[in-house]
Amino acid sequence: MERGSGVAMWRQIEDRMKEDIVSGNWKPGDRLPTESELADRFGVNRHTLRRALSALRDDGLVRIEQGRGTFVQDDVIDYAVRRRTRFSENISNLGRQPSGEVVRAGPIAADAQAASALEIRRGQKVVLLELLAFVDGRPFSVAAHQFPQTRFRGLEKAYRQTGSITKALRHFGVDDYFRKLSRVSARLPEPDDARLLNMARAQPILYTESVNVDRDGKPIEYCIGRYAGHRMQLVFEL
Amino acid sequence: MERGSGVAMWRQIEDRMKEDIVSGNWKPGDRLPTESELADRFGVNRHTLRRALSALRDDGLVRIEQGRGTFVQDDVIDYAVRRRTRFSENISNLGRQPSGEVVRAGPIAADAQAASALEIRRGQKVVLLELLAFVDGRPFSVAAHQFPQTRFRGLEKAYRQTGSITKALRHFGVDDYFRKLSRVSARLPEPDDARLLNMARAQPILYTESVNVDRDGKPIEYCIGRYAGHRMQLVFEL
DNA sequence: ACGTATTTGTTCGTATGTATC
DNA sequence: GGATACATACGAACAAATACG
Repeated sequence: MERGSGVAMWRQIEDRMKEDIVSGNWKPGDRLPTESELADRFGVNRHTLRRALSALRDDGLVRIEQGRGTFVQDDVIDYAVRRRTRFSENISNLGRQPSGEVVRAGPIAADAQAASALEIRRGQKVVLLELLAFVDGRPFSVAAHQFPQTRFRGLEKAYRQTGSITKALRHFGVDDYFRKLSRVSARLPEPDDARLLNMARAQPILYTESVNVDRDGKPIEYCIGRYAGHRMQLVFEL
Repeated sequence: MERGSGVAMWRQIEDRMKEDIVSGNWKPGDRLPTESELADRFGVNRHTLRRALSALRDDGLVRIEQGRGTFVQDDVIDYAVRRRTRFSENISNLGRQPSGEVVRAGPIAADAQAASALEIRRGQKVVLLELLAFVDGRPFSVAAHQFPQTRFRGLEKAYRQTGSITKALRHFGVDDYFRKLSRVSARLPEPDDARLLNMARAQPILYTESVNVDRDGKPIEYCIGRYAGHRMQLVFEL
C-alpha cells in the first residue's frame, strides 16, 4: 500500500478489500465499516475510498445501500421450482442449511384470491401458516401458506411438532403433493416483511402466489411468498 | 340506498362503487375521491365508508395507499410462460394488442452468462436484438435477445422484415423452438430501462434470464428480459 | 433538508339493533 | 323478559406516509 507506486490508491484499496472478502474475512451479508471509517483506516479521502467501493460493487462483491451501509454481497441462491418443490430438499441440494420459524399461525377467513385458488367460497376458513425461512441462518423468504380448514384443521399444530409442511400434511393423509401453478411479480416489501427479511424497504422482493395440489389434482395449499430479490433467483425448468 | 333496509350501509356502498368500476365509469389507475369526500357523498361516517373500501380491496378492485389515496386497480397482465412461449400469441390470447420496436440490434461479443447459456465460448459473437414490447400501446417489457452469430448471422435484418422472432428464425431453418429455462429475480431498473418502460426508478422490475432451444435441444437464444413489476405477473404452469 | 398540508391508518369510546340462549 | 354476543354505525383524536413548496 503505497503512494506514487504507479498503481492508483483506489485500485490498491480495491484489491485489499477484495482479499478480505474472498478469503472469508468478511462474510456474505456482513456490513462493512462506514465509508468514513474505511477512508481513515486507509489514510485516504472518502472520495477515493468510494471509488474503490464502486469498483467492488461493479464486480458484484458488495452492495451499497443509501442510508444503511455497504454489505458484502450474498451469493445468489438459485431456487429451483419444479412440479415437486420442497424448500428443505431444495436448499439441502445446494449444500446449504435450511431452517424456519413460525411468524403467525391459526385460522383466518379466505380472501378472494385464496378462495379462488383453493376452490372454496370467500370467507370460508383457511389455516394460515406464515413461515420465515432461513438459509444458512440468514432470512430467505416469508411465506403465508394457506390450507382449507375443512380438510386440514389443526395443521399448524402438526407443523409445530414436525417442523415440516410435508410431514404435517402426511398427518392428514396427503403423502405427496405437486406445484400446479406459480405467479411471479416484483414489488417493494411491506414494512413487516422488510424487517423479517432484514432488508431495506427500497429493495425489491419477488412476490409469488403458488398453488399446490394433491395426487387427485385437488388444490390443498395456496401460498403467498416474498423473497429478498438480491439474494435469490427463482429457476423454472420447463 | 337506504337505511334500515336490512342491508348494511357499507354493503350498499360497496355495490354502488363496484358498479362504477366494472361499468368503466372509474377506470384502472384512476384515483378515487378521498375517504372523507366519499363519506360525505354517501352520507355516512368515514368508518363506514372505509369498510366498503376494504371489501373492494379484498375483491381486488381497488388499491389503497396511505398518504396517496385509493386507486382503481390496474388490470394485471398474466404472462404465461410455458414450453412454447411466444409473446404475440400470449398477448393476443388475452384479447390485447401486442406490438414492438427495436431498441438496439447488431453483433456483440458474448459475456460469460450468454456464452454459458448458448454453449459457446466467451467473446464469440452473438446477434443482439433488443426489443421494447408493448401491450395495448403501453410499454410492457424490454428484452435483449441474443443468438449465436455462427448460426444466425443477419437475423436482425430478418426480424426487421418480418416483425417477429418466430418468423425470422424460420429463415434460418428453425421452424419451432422451446423454452428450456427461466431464471427470475427482482431488481430496480437501470435508468434507461425505467425510461423505456415509462416507470419510476424506485419501482421494481422482474428481471428474467431465459434460454430457448430448438427441436434437438440445442440452445439458440439467450434472453434477458425486464418487465414492469406492477403491470404484470409471470405465470408458470407446471 | 425542512415544514406544511393532505390523505390514509389506528385506536379510543359510545350507541343501537338483532339474534340466541 | 333478561342476559349475552355480535354486527353495525358514529365521533374524536392522533399516528404514519406522502406530496409539495
